[in-house]
Amino acid sequence: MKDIPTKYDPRQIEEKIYASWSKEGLFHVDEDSAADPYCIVIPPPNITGILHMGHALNNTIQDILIRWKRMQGLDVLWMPGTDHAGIATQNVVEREIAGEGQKRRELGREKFLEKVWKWKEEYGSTIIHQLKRLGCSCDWQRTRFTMDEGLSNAVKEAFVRLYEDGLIYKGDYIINWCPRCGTALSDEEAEHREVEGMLYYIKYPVKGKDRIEKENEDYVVVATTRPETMLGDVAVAVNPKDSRYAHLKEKKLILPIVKRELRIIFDSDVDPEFGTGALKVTPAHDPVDFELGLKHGLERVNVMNQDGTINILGGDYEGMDRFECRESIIEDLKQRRLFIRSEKHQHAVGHCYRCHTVVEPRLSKQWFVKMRPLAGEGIKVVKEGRIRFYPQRWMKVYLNWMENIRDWCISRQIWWGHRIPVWYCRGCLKYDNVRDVDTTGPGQKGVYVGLDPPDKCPNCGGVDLEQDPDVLDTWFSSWLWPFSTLGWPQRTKQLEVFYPTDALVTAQEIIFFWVARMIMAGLKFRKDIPFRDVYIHGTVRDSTGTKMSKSLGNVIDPLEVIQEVGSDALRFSMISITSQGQDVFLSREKFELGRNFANKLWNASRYVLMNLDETALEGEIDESDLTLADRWILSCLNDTVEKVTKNLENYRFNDANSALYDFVWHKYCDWYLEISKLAGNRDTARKVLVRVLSGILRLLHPVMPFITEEIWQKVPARSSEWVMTAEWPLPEERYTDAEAVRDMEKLIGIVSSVRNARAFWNVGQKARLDILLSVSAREDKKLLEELAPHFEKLAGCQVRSIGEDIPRPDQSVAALVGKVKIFIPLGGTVDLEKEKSRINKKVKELERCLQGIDKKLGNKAFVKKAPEDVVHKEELKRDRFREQVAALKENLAALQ
RNA sequence: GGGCGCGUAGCUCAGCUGGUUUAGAGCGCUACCCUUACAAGGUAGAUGUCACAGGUUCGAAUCCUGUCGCGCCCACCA
Repeated sequence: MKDIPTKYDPRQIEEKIYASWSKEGLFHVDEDSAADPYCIVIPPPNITGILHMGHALNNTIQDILIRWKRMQGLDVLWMPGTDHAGIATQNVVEREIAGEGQKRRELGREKFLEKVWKWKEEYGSTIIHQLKRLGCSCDWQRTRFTMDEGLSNAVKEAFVRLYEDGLIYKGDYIINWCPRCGTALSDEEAEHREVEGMLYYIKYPVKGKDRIEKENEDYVVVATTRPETMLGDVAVAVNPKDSRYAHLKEKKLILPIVKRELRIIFDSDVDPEFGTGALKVTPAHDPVDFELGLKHGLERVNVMNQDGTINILGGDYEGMDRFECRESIIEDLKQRRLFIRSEKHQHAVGHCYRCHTVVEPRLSKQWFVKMRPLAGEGIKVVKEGRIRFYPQRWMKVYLNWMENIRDWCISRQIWWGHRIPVWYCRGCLKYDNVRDVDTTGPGQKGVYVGLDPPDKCPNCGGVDLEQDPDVLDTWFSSWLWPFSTLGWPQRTKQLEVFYPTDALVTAQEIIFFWVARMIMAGLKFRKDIPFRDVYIHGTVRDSTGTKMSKSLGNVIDPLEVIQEVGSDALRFSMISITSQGQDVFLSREKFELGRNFANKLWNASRYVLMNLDETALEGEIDESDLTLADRWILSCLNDTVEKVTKNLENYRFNDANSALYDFVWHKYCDWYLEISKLAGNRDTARKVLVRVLSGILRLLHPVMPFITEEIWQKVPARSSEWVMTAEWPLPEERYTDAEAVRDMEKLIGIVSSVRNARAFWNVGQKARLDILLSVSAREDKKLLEELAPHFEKLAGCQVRSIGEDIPRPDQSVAALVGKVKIFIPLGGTVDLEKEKSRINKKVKELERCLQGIDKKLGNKAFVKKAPEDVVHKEELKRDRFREQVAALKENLAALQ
């Protein structure tokens, strides 16, 4: 007899259990003795984050894989860590010091960074604690942070190697600029959103015309969504085939307000259909225009400051914010009668992914990585199947991006991050602002690229050296994560043992940011793939389908849910409602599923363990003493073990869950436990109860780690101290028993139909019924005689007689289960005619199917051409159908 | 402009390498039950032209084509 609290209270259990695992050192794996390694690296949450449902889903999946593999006996490493999130963290700390009346620039770089580190020490591991509440079995001793010394060395190493290979350069290009954060962003960091904007039509006068009356003669109309950029216009482009503008060759235009002379260029990239077919060209503020500028040798006039205000080149507009300037310019154009009209215009506008400010395409000198040379291998390994995506469709998305990859802007004009390991020599280079130095590649005099600061200039020996002020994109450290966390660039044992890792679990949003780049980095720096399987799970959305986000206030806080229903219930619920890769629409009620299931498991276990006599459990199960129900449940357990394992192998977590749910609830609890109550004190039954419970606990452990451990600790004679390290169940061949499954179906069928009749005919629960069972086969008779006592208890009925072909009594209800006819004298009657016609219909249908298959198999061409296993499958199908037809016909005969 | 996903019971979704599952689950609903593990429970029950239209097939929720509706991602139409 074990003492188990009546109420299931996850709060009492979860922290206690986690602490005891921790104390035992169960999360740790030693690389020196890891014979059979399995490794997952965590997608590092950023230090400003708190646990949200996306994390909860992501980490539950990883923990399932890790716990499952651990139980299978592999030496598992789940590598945890966090990401410094350059821009986000800097913003957070800036906001914080603003509360104290301080400003970043006033504080200065060094002091500010001290503040950031302090902030990191204080709050940076919040999310790690939250992951522990979720139950994550990471090897916390190894926790890494992207700004750690080791990982910083990896970043420098990677930069230097790429530079030396000519894959890194610095130059002037149009990049996405966030005026609020004051930094460049990569293309991936600019989120495009459909915005209702305006398209403005403006007259650009032709040079030498005094009047502006006739369109295309006196003036040309251009259409633009960003009129403020006209301050930087240097040309107007039209399509050479556009006859409207053919006469303008040799002519010039005058830029309104600014009065600059504009060339007219002819370029086939201009779409004559859009707007007026005349495109104003601003090479410093638009990527397309930039390209045109390169092609036609145009000047670049940058009219904007870093904060999005107009600079001195903007003349009277200097100092205005870009949107303010837009209004102002429109006003001025109206006054000069150069403004024609504006119309509503839907278009995609980039927004900063950290602060959601509208991104400004802006000419700027930045560092870039040449991606094309890196992408080739990355494409190859996926096409060859060395890296597999689950679900497969993401492979296409990945390949499409990789095949159209563009260079990666990696410099950021912020302070929190890895400083670019480049030093410039003032002696060799003439510059006022270090930002102005172009970097062409290895061997350039006065530019030193290395792991450590140089003492003096290797070229001239001068000591007036200045480090590049910029830091690197956070993702420049993240893309090294699978090997930098294992010690790279040093040759470590852990790297040797655990790289390549086995699986990567992440969300779809991060494929380009992270997954693709990790693959390229792995291949470049390690000459090997970083992981074999990539599992992409869905995005967590609210019940209306909107992505959950803090700013929208539609989040469900996982910690609150854990507080209410427990981590196990949260995990079970999340996994149940997530089918492979499909987005998850979440609402609070969804967690009831897991809560109810945990409660059911708790109570069933309580029942089983309460009634145990420990001494009775000694020794193996006496197989000769097994009843039908015993054989049935053991066979079902085997089946469940197979299903769960297979589904986990295929990353079909929800299918694994539902197999477990069905087995535990609808087989073990609904039938086996109930029957076990009737059987009296049988030691064999007790052994089976515990054996199956043990299987259930182990199968459920990956998804519900806490409750299974808590119960496991109360199971006498358990196979290992912790369920966490217990052996993953294997099907036991000798217990697979198709006959037991068939016979049990009869029992269930008969009991159900009696209950059904009772409910249908409104016979009270208490009233005892008599039933007669008419069988046509002798073995059924024997079986039913054995089971007769069960009917009494399970269905509240007395079996009056069992015999071959008993005639149906008058005034009786009849039902059919398999070949067994059930008569219940109730005073009412129900016909079997309906049943007969149903079976007849079914038989006909099956016979038609059989004809089809026979035809197919009789077709020599098909048999010859089709692969062997397809033919075999058809044959199996045919046999199955034949059996079914035979069985149905027997049923029919039994009804006559 | 390309690509992808989704339209199945009142709700949320599984199922989709074609045939047994008489189309399932959870929630909700109806009736009856505190039967000594569980009312976060038990037993029984109702509800579906599997978006629409064609096609392939002996057979389609499942494969193909098209249409409609919803959603997402990518893209330099200013």
